[in-house]
Amino acid sequence: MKKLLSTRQIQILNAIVDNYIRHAEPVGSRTISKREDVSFSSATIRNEMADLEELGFLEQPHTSAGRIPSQKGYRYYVDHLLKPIQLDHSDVQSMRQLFADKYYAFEQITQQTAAILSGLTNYTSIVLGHEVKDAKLKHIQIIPLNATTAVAIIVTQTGKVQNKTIHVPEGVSIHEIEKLVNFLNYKLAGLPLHELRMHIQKELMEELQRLLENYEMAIELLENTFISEPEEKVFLKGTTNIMMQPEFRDVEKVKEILDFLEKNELLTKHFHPSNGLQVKIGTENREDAISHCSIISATFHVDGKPVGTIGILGPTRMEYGKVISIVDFLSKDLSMLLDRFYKGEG
Amino acid sequence: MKKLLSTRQIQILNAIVDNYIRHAEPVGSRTISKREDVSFSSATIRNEMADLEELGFLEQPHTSAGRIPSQKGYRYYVDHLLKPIQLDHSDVQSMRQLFADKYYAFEQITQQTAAILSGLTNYTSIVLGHEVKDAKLKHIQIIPLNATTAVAIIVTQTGKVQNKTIHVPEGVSIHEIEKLVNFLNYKLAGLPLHELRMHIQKELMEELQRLLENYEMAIELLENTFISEPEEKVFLKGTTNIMMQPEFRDVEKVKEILDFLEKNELLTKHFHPSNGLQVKIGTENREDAISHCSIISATFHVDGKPVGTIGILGPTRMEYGKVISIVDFLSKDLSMLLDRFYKGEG
DNA sequence: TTTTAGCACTCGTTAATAAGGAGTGCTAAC
DNA sequence: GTTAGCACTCCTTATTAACGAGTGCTAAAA
Repeated sequence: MKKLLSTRQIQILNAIVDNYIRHAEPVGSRTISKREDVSFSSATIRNEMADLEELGFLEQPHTSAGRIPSQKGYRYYVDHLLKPIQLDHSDVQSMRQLFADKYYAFEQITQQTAAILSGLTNYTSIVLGHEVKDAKLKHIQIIPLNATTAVAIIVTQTGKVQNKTIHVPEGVSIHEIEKLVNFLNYKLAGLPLHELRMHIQKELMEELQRLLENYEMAIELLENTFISEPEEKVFLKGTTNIMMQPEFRDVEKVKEILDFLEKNELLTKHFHPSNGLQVKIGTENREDAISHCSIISATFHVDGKPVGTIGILGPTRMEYGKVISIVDFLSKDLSMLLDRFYKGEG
Repeated sequence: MKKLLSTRQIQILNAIVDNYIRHAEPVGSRTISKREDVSFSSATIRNEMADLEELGFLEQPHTSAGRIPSQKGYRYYVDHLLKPIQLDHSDVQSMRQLFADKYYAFEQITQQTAAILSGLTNYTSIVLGHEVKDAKLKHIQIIPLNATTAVAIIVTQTGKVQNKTIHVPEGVSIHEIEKLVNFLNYKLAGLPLHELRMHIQKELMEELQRLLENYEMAIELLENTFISEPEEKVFLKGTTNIMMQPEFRDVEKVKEILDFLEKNELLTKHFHPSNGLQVKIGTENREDAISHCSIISATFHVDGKPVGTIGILGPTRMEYGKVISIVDFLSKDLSMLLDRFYKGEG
């Protein structure tokens, strides 16, 4: 059975987290007793602090130091104590600037978003576009560059473009490629990308054989085209912000974190599409490199489908209130913007 | 009139640079006198060192310390003392791996190159693709997503693909877009990208007017399409390597450098296409943030045209010999690979 | 019973001092 | 011209001491 915290304990825990977030230094009993919202003596507070430490909400760097919040303490703070923060007017304005500018590509929007995010928070911002599993094909185009090389372009219904250079087997004529592409567009439009290969193999083989003179060659070409590793694009901004945090003035620690950020695969692993806003504190991230960091993230949508996730990486001693508000606000704004960007059916 | 350095001075300068590059610590006279290739006493060396310092090739951190090379010293070392280094067999093999893998896009190749570069050198690698000024149009495609949005795709003769989402003015039909695209491809193929707008405005207006019903709208659409800021793509790898250098164990210094690296505009400014291999030492880079770093770079080509530059950023105390060999080798290899990739006419 | 004042104690931080040593510049001898 | 020898500089490291923030406990006050 979990014992509930007393009102006073909650008040003190809140004061400690609040103070530590602001000043990055262990909080002593006297400091708290001087706060306006606290009316007990420092001795009382010391007793409560000892209890809170025993319950696992606080830690003590060493005997004669004040207390700092433990991971559990932060968790409690985020879950129960945080009151929604009214965003600054100027912050809202910065975010609304996203709407003011004119964009020409999904990438531009995400980049700008990353810039705004890290600008407002002074933490590292992460924006990644999900290669949606069920993204549907809008159009295929194969453009021959020369006798043996061509560019294959795949456009999804949400306007994302993938392109790759493919090698055209000898003996396939431009004319045939054209026929092939027309046929494919006719047959495959609207199907999810990850089903395309299967469709070709299971259903279209016969028709293709009839349609094309150089059947085997064309198949090889198609294989080239659809061996795709849909990579998720990652945009980072403000990666060096972590260095301004007093607890990360150590090159070793910083290196670990930046190395983590440089590994896109790792990042994508931690940024799955999710509903609502996520707050992962310290080791909840299940990644040694960022065990002293927190990640706040939210997924944005086009037409109800998740297309990307924005997030903030900062120290566990993070301004949760502010960052949560900003990430929440911006992710919703972004969904709106993109819905407008791909007006109507996406 | 420049006084030439005596053989002995050269020998000593070489020894000092060599030693300092290896051990990152000021080099004393005794250390040098113990080298096999040196046969004078430490006293003699001290005298010569004093002279070399006066001439500006060496510096002394403080009175009772050994000497370190000045920027001028490094420059002399690179220009006159460096002997071409025979690359390790294993290094060559790593680089040749570029050829072994199968690639599907220019981006993949450049990314892989960056990875190999930083892997071999343990410095930060920078690879950027130049948006070649005179890249020639291969194909334009406009793919409507819905009533008001379309994706415009521009393919160059070297297989690079640009895409942007554009807003289709109301009243332009799909049929008209098709006509327009066909017409443009017919008229514009082979022209340099940066001339496209001009061509449309100066020469094609009349014909377009005849061809299209909804002339003004179509023009607006075209404007949207060709307002392009051809961004140069930058790939970095091993950005944190600089932190392993003993002279960069300071968060402040590291932050400056990483901030510099995060600004793509700045980077591109420093990586113009160039002939042959470039070595920029310290302040030669004209950038405060990296005034204690050196950049070694070389441009690679397709069909004789510069398409990108690879480079290494490291401390001024860099293993010039090794890095120069690697960058030189790899840039040439890369040109070969790309020539093969875009076989024949690019 | 709860709260608080008081005080001894802990322990990290900072400053001051000393010892050690790497390396120099100069002088005088080779 | 070269080199051995030596006094001198000054950075680095270790040691010690003073300081002070903060605690935990005890005993008195509420």
